[in-house]
Amino acid sequence: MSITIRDVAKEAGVSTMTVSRVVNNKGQVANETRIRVESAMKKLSYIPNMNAQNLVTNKTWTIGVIVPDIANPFFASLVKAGEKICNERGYSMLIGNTEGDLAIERRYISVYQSRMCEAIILVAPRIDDFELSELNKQIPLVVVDRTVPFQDIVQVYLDNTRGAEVATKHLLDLGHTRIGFVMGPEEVPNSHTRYEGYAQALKQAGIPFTKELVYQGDFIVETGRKALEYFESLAIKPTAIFCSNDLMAIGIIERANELDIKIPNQYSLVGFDNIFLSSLVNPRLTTISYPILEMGTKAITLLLDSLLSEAKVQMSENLEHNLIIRNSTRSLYD
Amino acid sequence: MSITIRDVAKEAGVSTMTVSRVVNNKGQVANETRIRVESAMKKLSYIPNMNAQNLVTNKTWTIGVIVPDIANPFFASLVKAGEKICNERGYSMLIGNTEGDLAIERRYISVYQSRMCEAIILVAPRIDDFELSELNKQIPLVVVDRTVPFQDIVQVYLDNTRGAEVATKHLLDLGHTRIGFVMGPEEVPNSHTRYEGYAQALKQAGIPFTKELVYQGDFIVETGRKALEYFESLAIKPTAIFCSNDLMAIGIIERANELDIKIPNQYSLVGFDNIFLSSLVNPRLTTISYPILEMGTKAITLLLDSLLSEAKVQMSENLEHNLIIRNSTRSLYD
DNA sequence: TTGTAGGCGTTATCAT
DNA sequence: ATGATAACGCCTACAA
Repeated sequence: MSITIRDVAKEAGVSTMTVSRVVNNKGQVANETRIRVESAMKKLSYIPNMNAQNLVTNKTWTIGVIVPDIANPFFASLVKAGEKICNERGYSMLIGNTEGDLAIERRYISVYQSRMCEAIILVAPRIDDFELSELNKQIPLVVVDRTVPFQDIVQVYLDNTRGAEVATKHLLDLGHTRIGFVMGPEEVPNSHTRYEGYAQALKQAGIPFTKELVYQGDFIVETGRKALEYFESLAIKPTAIFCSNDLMAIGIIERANELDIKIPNQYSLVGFDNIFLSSLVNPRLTTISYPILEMGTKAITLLLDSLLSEAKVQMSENLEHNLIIRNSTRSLYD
Repeated sequence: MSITIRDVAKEAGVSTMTVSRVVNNKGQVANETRIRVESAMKKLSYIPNMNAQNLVTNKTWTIGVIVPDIANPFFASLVKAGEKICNERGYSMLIGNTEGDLAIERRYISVYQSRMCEAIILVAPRIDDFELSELNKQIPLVVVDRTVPFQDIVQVYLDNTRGAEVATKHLLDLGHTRIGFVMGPEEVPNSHTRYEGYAQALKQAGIPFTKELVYQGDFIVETGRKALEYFESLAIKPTAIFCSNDLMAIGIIERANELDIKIPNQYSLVGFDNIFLSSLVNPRLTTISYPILEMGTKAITLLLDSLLSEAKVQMSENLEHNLIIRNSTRSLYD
């Protein structure tokens, strides 16, 4: 069917090994021979079968990346950053979209193992710690955007609790005491870490926790819209809202604009993640920067380095966040 | 090193062929034997090497996707839609990010050929028609978001000229006669098709074309900001602006908000693409919907169907656009 | 500098 | 129902 190394060898009048040496630029080949081989390759439009190469060299130059939603700008940035490093180092990237579905997460992992990926970059908040640990014994894993209590798993994450604390504190500093909180999905660990940060900040400020100020969300825009309606329905409304992620905060802004509710006048609003969009909405969103690009870069760099050095680098990265103050918050003291 | 089919065969006391039959659920295997093999597989944590399978079956279950920028919501949607279909049909997806760089586009194509991808979904506005045609002889191609004058290339696109015409006409209908145009990059065909739509609509309305109303852009947010400054600097400013894509229109909105220029009061604004963001900015952007999700779905569906049927489906899809009227345009007649 | 033999992990084909 | 053998396209190790 397709042109193989044998066809080229025959055409050039040499052995397959000589062709192989030319293809891989490895070992000694007489200049004259090389030229003959190269012209044969060109003439036949020879394309080496990387699958066959992989099989014999036991190296696939392939990394698998599994994320909940590529269209989500947050993960898209991560993927892009990772892809860049892969490309620079000669790796190709397989991508799997899980929709946050545990079964799909598992399936991709198994497929990528079967495809002999050299490693898997995994953003899968729902798989349980132990399962990840077992998996990591079979294939190098980089766990992104969550922590796993096992030293031998490479992980890249951010101190979400601290970030949420900083966000809440910012609102407290502006004089707000009645602060609504929009939470992420129950099953996602980061929902809880962010919640803890919120609760901690309140506690430190000596403000009693009020259950009705917490709205259970799920990280999507639509939920932000509903959250605002919920807060509007309260007898005593909050003066500020801390949203577990930017996407929901944007939902709030969107709905507020529709209802002619002024932000930051009626509600001061803080998000989390600093996605691309957050600086484009009106008002521009005050938020906690989440260095997702750096996470992607770090994840792959850590990984490829550790693959290369054989010396399983037992490193985890805890990246820095920053409060980015824009126009969605205002002081009550003014 | 790793567990092979031979290890399993030995453990179960059968031949490799029997194991293979169990793995692929193909051919006849006695129930008792099957159970023995399955428990051996489980005991050894056997994972079939798909690379080896690919080699012998001459089928890789792999599709390559090449886009200019995965983090751009436009392409991210496309990728996501495509990935979904791939996944449903048992294919895996390799992804390559080109940054619109011709050299990188070419490199990915060659790598994906070498990896024996069964097809390549290509969003590469810069590669020339003839090169694509040659390539398509070697590997099935689906060309997305551009047209190529060759019947045998599967292509999925949209009538950009018509879309731009509709957009411009909308502004004309609102009474605008001095309409600015922000163009896309020179080397991208769709920049020109959209430009033509703009020019055509003006011509039909009997409005003379004015060169100073055309600003040369490049499809990114930052350029929109500059475009607005440019229009502001004109002696006779336009009353409306048609932007070749939403991203640039969002840049205009962003800058207008900063400069306290009211949209749609001072400028009516129309975008193109209807990306996710366009309904989130304030004012919400009037735009031309670009059915990118459908394009992704269509692209892969067309492709896989044609792979399956062997009968190289010579189909191209010209999808429908729609004018989506939001809050960034106003009538001069009010 | 070049070539030969063998094997990577799997399946197709043909026997039994 | 099961197995032996060869082959997929390539490279490693060794020999010439």
